[in-house]
Amino acid sequence: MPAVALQLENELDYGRLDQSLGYVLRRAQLAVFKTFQTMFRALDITPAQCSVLLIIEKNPGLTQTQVSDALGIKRANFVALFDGLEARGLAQRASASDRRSYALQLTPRGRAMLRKIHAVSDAHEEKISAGLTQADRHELFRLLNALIAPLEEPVADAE
Amino acid sequence: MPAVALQLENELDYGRLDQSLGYVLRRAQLAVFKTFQTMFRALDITPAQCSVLLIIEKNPGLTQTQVSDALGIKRANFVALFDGLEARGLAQRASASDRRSYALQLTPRGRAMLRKIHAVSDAHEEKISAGLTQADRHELFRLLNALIAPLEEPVADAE
DNA sequence: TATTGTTATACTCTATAACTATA
DNA sequence: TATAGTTATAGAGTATAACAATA
Repeated sequence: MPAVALQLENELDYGRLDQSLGYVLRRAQLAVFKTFQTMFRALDITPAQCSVLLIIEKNPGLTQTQVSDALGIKRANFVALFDGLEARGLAQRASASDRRSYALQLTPRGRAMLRKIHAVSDAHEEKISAGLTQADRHELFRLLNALIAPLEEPVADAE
Repeated sequence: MPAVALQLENELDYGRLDQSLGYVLRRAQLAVFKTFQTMFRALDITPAQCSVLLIIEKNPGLTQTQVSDALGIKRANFVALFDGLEARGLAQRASASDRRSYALQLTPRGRAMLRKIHAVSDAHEEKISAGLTQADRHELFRLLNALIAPLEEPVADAE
């Protein structure tokens, strides 16, 4: 029996937390993350690893710094993350013209993994959109992007 | 000069990441979190500590377990979190009828802090809503709650 | 027996500084 | 001098197991 049933009608007052966009956004992100974990458990892959494979798929040959910057991952933390992908034979560091860097590539096994990722990702998107109509989902994208834009936007240099 | 300007028109392909609700949601949550950190720095308080104070404000006398459950914090992790609030004189553990537990309360200093929190919180909500109209903001609440509901909903026991 | 608060612990993420080899 | 990758490390946040006091 869940604790909720014990505290029957515990009706506790969340006050302004329920009116806080930040709080609701955090709850949504957390719920989505947990759903991700459940659905991707069989592939044994994290959201971050997933995003790296997806970026390399569309942009082969990028350097570690380019991929890190694109995904908001610190270069230092990217190393171990990519080591994991390389150890599993999903991606590799190929030599680049600039000998300080690597050209990141997928392996055949990585491409096979991506086909599975695409499938699970589609199912995941459908799952987390269960409470939304198609129009709702489209609108949610628009609103989230509208929210993000002014916050991520680099400081425009006034002159 | 930001890195973006250096890699002028680097136009790299995010592929399905841009069509992933999970990814966009994560970016939004991250942007909002960073804005929170900046604006609440002067109060030296985390989102979690903030939410605890807000819950106790509206529901004085709750136990640690009740507050933890309400906010999705593990009981074990709540201890240090509340120790911090108590050390700063913002909240306290009062004795309860059940001597295993405490009735959590605000102190006068905690109530004073909450007035500041309310003010900064209002400013924060306005800041993160900068890219949204009032109607947009209301719609975003509706959509996020619609997304969350089926994911958080405990497994309904069919019978 | 079960529950509350607690401690200890571990694992993941994230952030910073400093090193190396190349440029 | 500056940059790419790397290492080491430290700090959050979060997870589980086990214990003492109390119910």
